[in-house]
Amino acid sequence: MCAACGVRPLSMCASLDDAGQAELEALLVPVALMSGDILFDEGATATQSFNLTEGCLKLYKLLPDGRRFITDFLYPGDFLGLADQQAYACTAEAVGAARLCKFERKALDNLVQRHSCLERHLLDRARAELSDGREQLLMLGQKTARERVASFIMGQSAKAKQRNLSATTVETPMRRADIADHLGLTTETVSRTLTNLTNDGLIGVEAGRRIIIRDAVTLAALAAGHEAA
Amino acid sequence: MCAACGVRPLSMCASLDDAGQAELEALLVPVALMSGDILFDEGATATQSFNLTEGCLKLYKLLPDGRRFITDFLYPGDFLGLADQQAYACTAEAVGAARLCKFERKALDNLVQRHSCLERHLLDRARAELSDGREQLLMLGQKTARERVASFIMGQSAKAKQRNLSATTVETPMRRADIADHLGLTTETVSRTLTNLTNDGLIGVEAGRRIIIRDAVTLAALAAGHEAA
DNA sequence: CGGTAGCTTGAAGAGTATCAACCAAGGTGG
DNA sequence: CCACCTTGGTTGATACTCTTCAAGCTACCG
Repeated sequence: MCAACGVRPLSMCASLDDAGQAELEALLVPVALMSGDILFDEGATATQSFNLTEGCLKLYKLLPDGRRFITDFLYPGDFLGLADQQAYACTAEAVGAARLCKFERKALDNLVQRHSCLERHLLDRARAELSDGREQLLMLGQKTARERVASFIMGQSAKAKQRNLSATTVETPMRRADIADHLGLTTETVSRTLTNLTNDGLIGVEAGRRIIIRDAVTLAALAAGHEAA
Repeated sequence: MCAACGVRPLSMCASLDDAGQAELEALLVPVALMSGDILFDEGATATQSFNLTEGCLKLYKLLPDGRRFITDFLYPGDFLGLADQQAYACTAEAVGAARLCKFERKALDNLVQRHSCLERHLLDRARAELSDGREQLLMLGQKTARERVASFIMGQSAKAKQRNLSATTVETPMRRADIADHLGLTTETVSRTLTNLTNDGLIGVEAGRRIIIRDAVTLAALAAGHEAA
């Protein structure tokens, strides 16, 4: 069953040999989520790790008065649990229907220690996530609403490309409110900015959730902070 | 010489046994920086890693038009190189005079692979940095200027405490402009906010760079996002 | 068909940025 | 030793981006 898994080449599983693969498969418990289901809450004891195989999750943190920030959207092949030591750093919620592989952390940690290739893979992932995080900080700290939305679209496009999907027609399963809470904006500002980008011919929006990149060069320049539109 | 190092208990070195320690010491090259010296530039090939032993560094990213975001301030005991894979993710610049231990990455990676305790230590650090990064994203995405400054002060206080310094009298070696670029604000806003917090009796400011925490409870509540002042 | 959820659009308002002085401290050179 | 200049910090007035509040629109579902 793992052998037939579509996300295997994208995930940590690919770094294991056949024997390790079999061990990993023995530890795995499949999980299915419906839209809006919470996988775990921020602050809960982090006893499990996960591999997303299908669908989309959002990770978020809340402030006491309800303000929310979505730190990341996860797609098939992504691993959950790197940032979490004792407690989960974020709440994980399904954006649509989703499927995951669940691992008990103790068992997985044990496996990781016996397979240095896995440990290296996880460290590499951690490095990549740290690097991405820095980029996100730059965005939130210095970029304008227009640049943030452009960055978001280019980022989603890059993630889609990784999964062998179209890089120019980007399906965004999340709502405007989710995008807003991920960019540090409001739904209204996201909506307005998307219409502005559309009017400027940089993108097209279909059925609300599908974004077509029409001028990738200009959009990328905008995302990179070259203020010219 | 490592045996007498003041930051040893704070750094990765502490996780090694005596033999490993000796190996590490053989790889180490000491580096001294003056205020404003650049240790490495964002985008440069990441051939070396560092351990900060004295002073303070700032890590930052730039946008093409000069906008800057300081992702982090580093203090003695901190390790540089976790987020960097092929290239350095940020530029590293000395805030004041500083001293570091320099390691060639190839040699260090080799050592790490032979000492699983080191590998675990680095993975743990990466986890902690990821977790901190999420917190920072929440701050930049959702918090007000007042909350951001409060968060900054509490964060600096916590770091000082880790180094066995006073948690209530916080020495901030960086300039207002640096704080501003770290919080996604301007120097003027930082300055105004500090005077407001002072007038409200939450803090005191001495000689520009020394911040005294007068009401830790209220300040913490503010930092945590309980809007009440 | 009415109801609801999500998205868009409009007008007013708040928070922070920008522009511009001003001040204090420290270093330099005459 | 003092005038001068530079650097960093504070304070004030104004401007602008984004938020807030509010209404309207569309599509989907019972």
